[in-house]
Amino acid sequence: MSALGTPQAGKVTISDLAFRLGISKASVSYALNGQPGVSESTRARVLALASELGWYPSSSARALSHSRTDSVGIVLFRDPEQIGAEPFYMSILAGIEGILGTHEMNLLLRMVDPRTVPDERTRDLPVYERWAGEGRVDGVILFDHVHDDPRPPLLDRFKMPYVRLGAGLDALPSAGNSNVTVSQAADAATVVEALHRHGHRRIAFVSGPLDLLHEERKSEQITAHARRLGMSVVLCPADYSADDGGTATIAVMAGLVPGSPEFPTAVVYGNDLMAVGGLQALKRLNLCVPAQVSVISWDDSILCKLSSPSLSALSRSVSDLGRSSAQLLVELIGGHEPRNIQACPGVFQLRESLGRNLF
Amino acid sequence: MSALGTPQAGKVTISDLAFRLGISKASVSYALNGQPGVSESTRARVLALASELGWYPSSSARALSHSRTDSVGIVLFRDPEQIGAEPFYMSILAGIEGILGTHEMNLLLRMVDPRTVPDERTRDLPVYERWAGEGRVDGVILFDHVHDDPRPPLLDRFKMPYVRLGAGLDALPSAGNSNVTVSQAADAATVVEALHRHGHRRIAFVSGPLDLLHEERKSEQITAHARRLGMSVVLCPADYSADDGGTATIAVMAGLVPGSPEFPTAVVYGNDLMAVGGLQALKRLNLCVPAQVSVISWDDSILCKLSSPSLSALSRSVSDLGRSSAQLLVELIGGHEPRNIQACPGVFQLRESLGRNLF
DNA sequence: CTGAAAGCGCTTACAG
DNA sequence: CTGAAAGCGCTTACAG
Repeated sequence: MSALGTPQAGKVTISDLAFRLGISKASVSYALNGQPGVSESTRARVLALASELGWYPSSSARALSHSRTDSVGIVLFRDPEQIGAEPFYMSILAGIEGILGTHEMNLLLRMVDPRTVPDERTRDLPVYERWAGEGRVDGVILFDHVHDDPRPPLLDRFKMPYVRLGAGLDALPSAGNSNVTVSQAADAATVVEALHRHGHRRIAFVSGPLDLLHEERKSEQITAHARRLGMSVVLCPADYSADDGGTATIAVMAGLVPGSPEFPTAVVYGNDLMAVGGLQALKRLNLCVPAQVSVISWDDSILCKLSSPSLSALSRSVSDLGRSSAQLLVELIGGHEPRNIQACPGVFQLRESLGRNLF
Repeated sequence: MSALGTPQAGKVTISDLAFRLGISKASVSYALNGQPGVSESTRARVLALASELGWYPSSSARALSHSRTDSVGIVLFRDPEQIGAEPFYMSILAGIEGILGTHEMNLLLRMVDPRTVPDERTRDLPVYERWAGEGRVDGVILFDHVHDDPRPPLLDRFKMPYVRLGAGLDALPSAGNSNVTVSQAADAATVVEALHRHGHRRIAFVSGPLDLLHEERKSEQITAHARRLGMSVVLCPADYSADDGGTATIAVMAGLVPGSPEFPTAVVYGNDLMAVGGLQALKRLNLCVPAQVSVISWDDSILCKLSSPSLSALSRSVSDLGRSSAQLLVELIGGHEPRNIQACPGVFQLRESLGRNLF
């Protein structure tokens, strides 16, 4: 019906522009895309008309011919309630979004609740497979790495570029992927040394789930650094929730008498939610923070600031992590070489919950 | 190069399937889409081969011919830091995502920081315009309605379906839009009556920004209900942040002596962040919660539970709001009639911060 | 510098 | 029930 090239009421197409200007679609396309092959005067006329008629490229047509969707995907594989409670994810997303926005790229967001997946080993893989198969995204950013992570091989198979956010320093950039690495060793040193400076010699670490590589690494590094400084560590994994942070705290502290050698005078928590939950549990145990027990959160967030006593924490710009990963992904998609960015180490934020060990 | 229909290494297409099976692309398409026009045996063979070869429809090809992108867009027009700190948004997104997922639809997420937009009146409009022009989403969900909201007219002009989440009861479904309505009157009644039952007769309400319709309505309804019960109200708008919640609290309480008639014995906050910030400010003013002042948050979240004293709040299933809005949008996109869903009223959650007025 | 043409991978009337 | 063909709106060699 658009045989005559009459501009349609709804969508303005390059055919409309070409017809109106009496030139070919190709010239219009070249002009619009800043490609050589049109005179400057023609280009100007095309651009003027395009903006006058409110022309926008059809994303699907462009994607189909150009094989680029201009969007990247992120799957959050965690209990949505937890995701909501932790500012962490939103900050990362905000950072990612900031970079994508400047590149006129879009963010496709998916949340998969681990409790609802049919098979635990399948995880969120179907989402990636679908995205790859449908050609819906140009690349993805991965969080929360695990042992024998099944995602990279799947993405490699589909030649889908990806960036790992929060990979260890040993992660190597390869064919289709870059990494934003975080030094758990440096961060563990920062935390442990702060505790040591405050006279603590026996500490507990309530980590997140140990199937997560970074939690495993945190535990190892805390232990290693503590040993180096002549300190001892009790480890107790939990599930990142405030409730479980409390439960783990009680498990660690159960029956121990302040002042006794087994009593940990400080507890480090793998994230802010657990730290707040732990703080409440300590109160219930009638333990005074920080007089009897100090508390440190590995992640900083508004929760730590608003809590009372306020929580000492390892602070970092989470949105910077997001920005770096998005930057790397944009580069990969653009055909640049894979590379790694090492994230800035966390900075220790001293607040009320950390005190001098008085025992 | 695929002239011979040889299955490609990378992408499997319906041409590949058709060639392999010796039938036409049309038949393959009909079979794959559950359309009539193919025998059951043919359909079965197509389906079997498709799954064997791991065929997925190209999203862009399908979008181009079918004019459906199977994705919906959401723009968060707020300071990203605040977005991160409030579980509210993530819960809504999680609810939306849950519904979209079951319909095999995708969520496109955009965050626009109000502080970085060139022109205040332009807001996030360029994003919607772009999405509409590019045909990138099938519909959008709108939050945070304002007076003379410029988004609906723009979306109407582009014939882009939308759902308003959190519209007033008076919002009417029309051509391209449905609404999830929230009764601010019912919620205000719940909050005010709880305060009245506890003996409070003079209260303060620290609202969010008053250009937001729902904040304006909350203020009106709280005032109206309070008057009906013979109570008086002090209003003070703030910007939803914890800091500003504290500042507003100090502004409201400044110089007032507990026990004097002007002293508000309870403060209601428009969201949880401001409530927590207010709580801290009250402490700094040496006012005891709840002995001297009671505190109530309009939104419930983990912050309220973890705070100490824990905060009484108006509780509701935020993810249900998200689910409802996604449901309505999916219906609209599917060509169903616009309709409204009225959200369940909030339920008052009594916690430590609300006490009996002792003055 | 410009135009005619093929192609991206689907869907959908339209004939048989 | 099945196939040949046009079309969705772009991009991109390929000739002029």
